Amino acid sequence: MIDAAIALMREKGYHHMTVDDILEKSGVKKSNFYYHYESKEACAMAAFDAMLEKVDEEIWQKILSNKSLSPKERLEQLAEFLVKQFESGGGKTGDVFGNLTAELADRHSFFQEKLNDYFIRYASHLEGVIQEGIDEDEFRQSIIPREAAEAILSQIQGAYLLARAYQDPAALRRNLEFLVGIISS
Amino acid sequence: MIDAAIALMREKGYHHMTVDDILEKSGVKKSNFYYHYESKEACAMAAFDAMLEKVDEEIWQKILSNKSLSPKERLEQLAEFLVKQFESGGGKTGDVFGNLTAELADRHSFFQEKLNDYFIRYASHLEGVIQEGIDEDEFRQSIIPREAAEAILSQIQGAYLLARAYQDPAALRRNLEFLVGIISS
Amino acid sequence: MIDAAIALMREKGYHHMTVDDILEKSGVKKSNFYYHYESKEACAMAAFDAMLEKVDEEIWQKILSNKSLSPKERLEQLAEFLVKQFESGGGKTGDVFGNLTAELADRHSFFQEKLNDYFIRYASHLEGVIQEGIDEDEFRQSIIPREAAEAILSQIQGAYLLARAYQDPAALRRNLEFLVGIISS
Amino acid sequence: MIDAAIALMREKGYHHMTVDDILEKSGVKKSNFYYHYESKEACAMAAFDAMLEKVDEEIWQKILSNKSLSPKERLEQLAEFLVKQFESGGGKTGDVFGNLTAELADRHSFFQEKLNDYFIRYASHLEGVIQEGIDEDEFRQSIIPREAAEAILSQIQGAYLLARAYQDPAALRRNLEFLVGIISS
DNA sequence: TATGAATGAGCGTTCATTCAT
DNA sequence: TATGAATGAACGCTCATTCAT
Repeated sequence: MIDAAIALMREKGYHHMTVDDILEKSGVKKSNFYYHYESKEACAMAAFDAMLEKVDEEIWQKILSNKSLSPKERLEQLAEFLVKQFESGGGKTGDVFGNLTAELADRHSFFQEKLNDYFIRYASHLEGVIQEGIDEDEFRQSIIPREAAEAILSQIQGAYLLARAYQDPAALRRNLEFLVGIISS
Repeated sequence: MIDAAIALMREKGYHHMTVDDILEKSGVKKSNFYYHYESKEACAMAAFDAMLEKVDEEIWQKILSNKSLSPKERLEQLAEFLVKQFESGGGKTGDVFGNLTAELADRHSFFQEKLNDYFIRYASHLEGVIQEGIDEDEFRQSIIPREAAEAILSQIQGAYLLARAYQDPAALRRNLEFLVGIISS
Repeated sequence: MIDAAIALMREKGYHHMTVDDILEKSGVKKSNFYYHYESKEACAMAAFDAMLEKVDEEIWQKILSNKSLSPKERLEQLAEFLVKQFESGGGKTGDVFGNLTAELADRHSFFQEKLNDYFIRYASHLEGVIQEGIDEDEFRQSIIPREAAEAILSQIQGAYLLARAYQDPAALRRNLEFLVGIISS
Repeated sequence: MIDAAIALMREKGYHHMTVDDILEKSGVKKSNFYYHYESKEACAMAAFDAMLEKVDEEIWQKILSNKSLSPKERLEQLAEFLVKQFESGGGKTGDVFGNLTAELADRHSFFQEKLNDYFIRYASHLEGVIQEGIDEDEFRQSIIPREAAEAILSQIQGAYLLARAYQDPAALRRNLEFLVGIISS
């Protein structure tokens, strides 16, 4: 049910995903859906939280906190991961959080807060990596970690968007690599 | 009628904008709407084209092709313009083209083609500016204009997204300035 | 709901019957209608099938296969039945299947196939009766059962049409009896 | 304009023909249409009258009153004419008057009267032919001209209907010939 | 927990007709 | 005569949600 909602939000976004879609994908009947979730919104929120956990584990922990890789290698692996994720969706869906921001940022306070929080935490993880990279002399001494982290984060979001517009994963990789390259010493 | 559609697409995106919204905002009656446009889709397309022309004039011509400014100054003025535009919408709507990409990129071939085309042209204009900047030694010799142009473009899109997530125009300005700063010599 | 659709198709035909008509007649609300039938078309199809079953039972079984009557008597009773049916509708509606043929024969493949099938089966039942009638010397030896069956069938359809044009059940009876009379030995 | 209406009523019937259809086919603009005809109905009426005149000329005069042919030959030629007419429409449209009867007989008093009148006059012409045929011993002495005329007329209408249901002009010919054959001496 | 059936509000679209010029 | 623009009333359909069991 939550899995169905996650897949559908990736595919269609929030508004375009209908309760019937979730029902069909999960095999649950409508009235039972409303027994478990008080609304479509509530279900989407639960799905959102589940997606957050996944990012936390798959990206923030497994990649960005992977001490066996150098800071720069971690960013490169992140890029690799994002490209693969994009390709696995057929170059179709882009980044859920970015899409949800575009769709809901100023219309829905729950998502708005959650998204705000998500990006702040994402940036913090990146900031840590960059700070390490500066310390280890992989990145230029002149850059300010917090700024670079945010820049990389927005670069990621924008690159996803362009890749969708171009329907081309290569555009995603190119744009992700550019910034990493330019902040490297 | 087109003005109403433009405002509404900025505000709500394509699907969330209803024909009744356009009607109310423009004072036109429903059957008259369908006398002028054969569908909501057709009206949105016309609105899209009108928005494109505006960007062409206000950004590509007036700013990026403004020979009285140095290349770097033009990028700075572009940043200023985008921040102002963001603020004038109450930090609510972000960039229409980015939002439409998120909403429609893989679901609507007309918009898909138009958006693809839009970003390509945008990138070309930026590329020209960057090339000039390299020639005039404002930007580092080592960067490749096409790559930097695309990176700036995706930075713009991502920065808009983050600014919406944060509801903070400052985030937009920060992220826009970062890249310009880092490619400068 | 199906009953309402049947009555309305008799009264108004397919296109002129609106979903709201069905709703009003059946007391069902619109959204519930679409819970039970995926479209107006689907509902009309179900109604069509129900009408077919009725004809099968009331005419093909009860009258044309009634072994306690002689073949000629069966045709006479058929005529009587059709006249009564016509009169019970106030001489207004004629034969649904004929009307639907006029309305939809070349515009709607479902009905087209169903109607084709209906007339073929109707003709087959008539053919059986006529064959029996020839064997029992009630009908002329010289007629060919299949031909006569189709002729009677088209006579029925045409007679209904004329009766509607004249608003006169007597015309229906007259025309139905003529052919039976003339094929009798 | 009337020609367009005639073609469209043949093709689609009265309700399914829209004013815009007429406009497109005739090149006339909408407001000018309403300058010439006070309503769609009025235009359809004029078209109906024009069609009547055509039948009068092509069938009642040229065929049924053709003194150079024997009565039976005239009926045979009528059958031939009807089959050709059916085929020229791709076996699609059937007989306009029959279709209009099915569509409008009890819903529209103008057409209702006109159609009533049409069939009565048609039957009268047929009656004359049959009377002649009886006199000249081509048809059986025992038949009553008025009855046979009406029977032939309803046979024509029904045969058209079946031919549409079967999408087969051969069915039309078969059924038309049957009655002529059986009333022949 | 689970189900079938119901509901109100809304959506995009069509159509015959009218109005101002 | 002719035109572009406007209008009200429907129409087929969707969607999130609720109710009775």
